[in-house]
Formats: sequence, C-alpha cells, structure tokens
Amino acid sequence: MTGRTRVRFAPSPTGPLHMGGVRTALYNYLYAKQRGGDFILRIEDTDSQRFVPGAEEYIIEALAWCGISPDEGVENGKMAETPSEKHPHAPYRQSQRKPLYRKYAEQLIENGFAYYAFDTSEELDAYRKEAEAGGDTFTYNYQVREKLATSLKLSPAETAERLSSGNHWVIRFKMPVDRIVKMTDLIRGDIEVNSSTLDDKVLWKAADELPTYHLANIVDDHLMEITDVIRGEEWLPSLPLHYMLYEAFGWAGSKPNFAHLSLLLKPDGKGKLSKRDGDRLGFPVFPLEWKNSEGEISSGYREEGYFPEAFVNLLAFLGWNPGTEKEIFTLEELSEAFSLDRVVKSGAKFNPDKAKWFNQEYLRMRDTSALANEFAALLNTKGISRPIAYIEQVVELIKERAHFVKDFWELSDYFFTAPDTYDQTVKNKFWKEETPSVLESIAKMLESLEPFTKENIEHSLSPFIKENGWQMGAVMNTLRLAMVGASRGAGVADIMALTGKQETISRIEKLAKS
RNA sequence: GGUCCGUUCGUCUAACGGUUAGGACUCAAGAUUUUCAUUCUUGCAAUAGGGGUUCGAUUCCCCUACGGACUACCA
Repeated sequence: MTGRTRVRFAPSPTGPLHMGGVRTALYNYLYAKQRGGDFILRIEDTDSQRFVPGAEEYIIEALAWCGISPDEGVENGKMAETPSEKHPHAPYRQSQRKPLYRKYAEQLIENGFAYYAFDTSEELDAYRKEAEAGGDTFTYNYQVREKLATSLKLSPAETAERLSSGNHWVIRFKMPVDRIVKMTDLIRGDIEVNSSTLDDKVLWKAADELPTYHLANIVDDHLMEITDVIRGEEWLPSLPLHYMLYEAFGWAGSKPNFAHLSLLLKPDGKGKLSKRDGDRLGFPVFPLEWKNSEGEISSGYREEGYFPEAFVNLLAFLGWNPGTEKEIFTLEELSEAFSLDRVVKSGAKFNPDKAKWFNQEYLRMRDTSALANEFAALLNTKGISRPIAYIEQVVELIKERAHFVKDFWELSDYFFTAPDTYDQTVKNKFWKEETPSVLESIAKMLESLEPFTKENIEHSLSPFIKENGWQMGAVMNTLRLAMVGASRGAGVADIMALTGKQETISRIEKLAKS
C-alpha cells in the first residue's frame, strides 16, 4: 500500500487530557510529520453518559499549547463540522456522525458477522452475579449466545417483533470460535490470540442509537483513510476484535498498522499515573489547569511555569530515546529523529526531578529579554515595577540558579526591596564590636566612588579592606548581609552596582545602626 | 480467575550474541565561586530468579516470580 501517512489522535471528552494522552498525541504527530503525513484530531464522544462539558475545548487548547497542531479536524480552534477541502471528513466528532454507523452494523448482521441481542442490563447483571457465585466469570460468547435472547436463537418473526417494540436491544459481534488471530504490532512484534477467549462485544446500542467505541473507531479509521494507529496499551486486548472487524467488513487489505504505547506509571510504588499522584507528590498530571464541576482545581504544567517546549521534550523522552546522547530537542528536531523502533516496550515511571531539569535547560536557553518580560509580569502582580533594562540585568545575574521563572522572585527580591530582617546565624558569626564603624567607613569610601560600577567597586573594596587590616571574609559577608539580609545571592559588587550607590549606602548604614 | 503485554543502576534509558554493561536525572565528595547557585572533576549505583541454546549471553528459547492492562449497552 502506498500513499500518504495519516494518523489520528482520538480522545474521549470525558475530562481533561492526561499527560499520557498528550504523549500519545505527540507520538502520533511526530510520526506523521516525519513521514510528511497528516495528523488528525477526532473526538470519540459515543458515550453520552460520560460527556464532560469543556473537555473537548480543553483537548484542543492543550494540543495547541504544546504546538501539536492537527492538519485535519480542527478549524479556527474548534472541531470542523462541515466538509471542506482541508477537512474532507468533517464532522470529526462522532456524535455528529451518528447516522453513519448503523448501516455498517447492519451490514455485519446481513453477512453473518453480528447479531441482535435483547438482554436487558438487569438480566446481564444477574448472569454475572450467578456466574460469580459459582466461581466463574460470565462471558458473552459462543457458549451463551444461542441460549440467550438473541436473533441467533429467536425466530425471524420474533426478532422483528422485538426490534420494533422497543429499544432494549444491541448489536453484538459474533466472535468466531477457535480461530488463531495473528497480529502485528509495530512496537511489540507478533501477537497471537485464540478467538475463543474473546467475547461478543456490543457494537451498536439502540437505546441511544450510537455505536460503541469499537465500531465507530474502525469505521472512522477506514473512512478517514488512517494508515497507522498509535494508541495506548489499554487497547491491546481489543486488537484481535479490531482485526476481526476489519476482516468482517472486507477491509482487511487496507487495515492500518498498529502500535501500542506502554503506560506512564506513578513515580513511586506501582501502577499507572493518576491525578491523585500529582496532588500527593506535588507535580501536575495535566498539561493545563483544570477545574471540574465541583470547582476542584487540578494543576497544569502551563500554570506551574513549564515552557511548552520543555513539556513536549520531557514527554517525548518518556518511552522514547534518539539512541544518541542528545536530550534537548525542539518539536522540529523530534519529528526528524522520531521512530517507533526506538519506542520502549515497558512502562515508564514519571520522574518529576527530571521534568524540572528539562525546564531549567529551556530556561537557560531562553532570551534574557523574554525572561525579563515574563518576570516583569510576575513583579507587576506584586505591585513592583522597574524599567525593563533593570529587570534584564537582574535576570542575567540569577537565571542560572532558577528552574522556573516563578523562582526568580525569591532569588532576586533584594534587587527590589531592602532586607527588613537579617539572618541571625550569619550575623552572629561575623559581627564584632567594631563592625558598625567598619561599615560606616566602607559607606563613606563608596560615597566617593565614581562611576559606581561593578568593576570599580571590586577594585576599590578589596584593597580598602586589606589596607585597614580587616578580615576579608567577615567584612564581605557582612556587606552581603547588609545588601541581602542573608547568605545567598549574586556577587556583592554586582548587587551594589545594580542597586545603586544611594541604596547601597543606605542599606549598609541601616545594618550598621541595627 | 482468564487473556494479553512487560521486567538493565532509586528513576528515564543505551548496548539489536563478544563492552571494564554507557549516558542522563537524583544523591555524595572535591575544585572554583571569600555567600548561595552555576561550572568542572570524581564517586555511589543495574542486567528479577532458575534452566537451556551457544565457543560466548543483558541480548535467543522455556519455566518461575513480580508488575501492568483488559475482562461494561466506557473509552
């Protein structure tokens, strides 16, 4: 089969997109871009019960924030609803494609690959309970389908009557007996399953006239000419069903390739990463902040101060590596380097420390002026405003120490406000009886320093201390105490020069008098 | 329980039959910085266990253990 690579990301709008979901979208996108193909967004909202308002918008916005832009499906920030040259398969929301699916389900019945089933959910529950009591599991399959209320057992007349008398019926796939289904996964290789271990999945439900995932998914992938399906590992158990479905429709020849991605696991302990782990361990599990209907807020990478480029980069490395030692990749570089061959089979435990490291790397690469603008906005929320040139100089001095822009404040507060308290342990360590007079003489010396630059301060301060026979370490640390209030921060001369002569002298005198 | 998938330093991973099992994050030590951080150097640390196959197994096969997913008229 030749032709253009077409992949899709097909989430359900049942809540905010989890970072694992973003990774799946990213891998699809990278795969498509590398092969010059198309990345399609489709919304699988065939479960009216679990629909969550705002989830679809969230998905679109989250992908946009990451720079993962669908070639098809999204138009002006919304799902495309009418077919056009760019969106030939619109609508891309399955609830809007509703009329399309039933005929496919019925085609399967006509060809003997499916049947009508009339069991109510209460009856099914009862069967399950009964089986459980006997230590068994109830499976709707070849062993029961001809004993229960199905079109396989009932006469055509009876079936017709039941079909017309209500909507308590579904269409089920008639899973073949004892067939070895041979499958290939691009990441995992060959897999075989005996069809007898599988059940007769519901394909279509009359109650809401909607298909289930399995039917809608296969029909849409076929109609949308999807060539490669890259999805989460949770779908691997239904791969044989999907194979059989393609076969039953007569589409086996144009069936897409499949690749199943392993899960993202929680940083500690076992199991897959969940919203709770984020709350518990203090890192986001969602790309963007999300507020649920109860008003409960889940933090997002964007709001936590991650750069989208860093988020994408760290996500790409959770389950994939380029095979080289390069770790920092732009989205462009990722699409060049990406390959399913290098996707790891086993699940990846998420490591929040490494995530922070990625952001730090991006912060360092970022323009000082961009960082200064972001910091200025943050300062604004604190009611502080300074010329941007000043903020740029501050950023220059502290950016190496930060992981996030939001770290800037606690790393540089002393550039904006004089210390109002002094670290007592530092003070006790260096304070002597003559310290106030020493500080006064230094203030006086600095007073006459012109221009008040870092170099000038450095060149005069240290000889001055030596000439007077003072202890270098003690004096420098005391000056730092005057400027910062603690034993931290940029170089003393840097701080003095940037803060300015008057402010420097006033801080020194303030400490001298304390 | 059944079906399927998986298992290399604490974590992410490299090594696709032959390496002193490599790198990154974390942590520790030293140097630099008269602070803190940065930077640099060094260190700690792994092939789940048992059988095969092979001259040789992290790598191939089997068993066991452990982990995970699925087992809905949810996706």
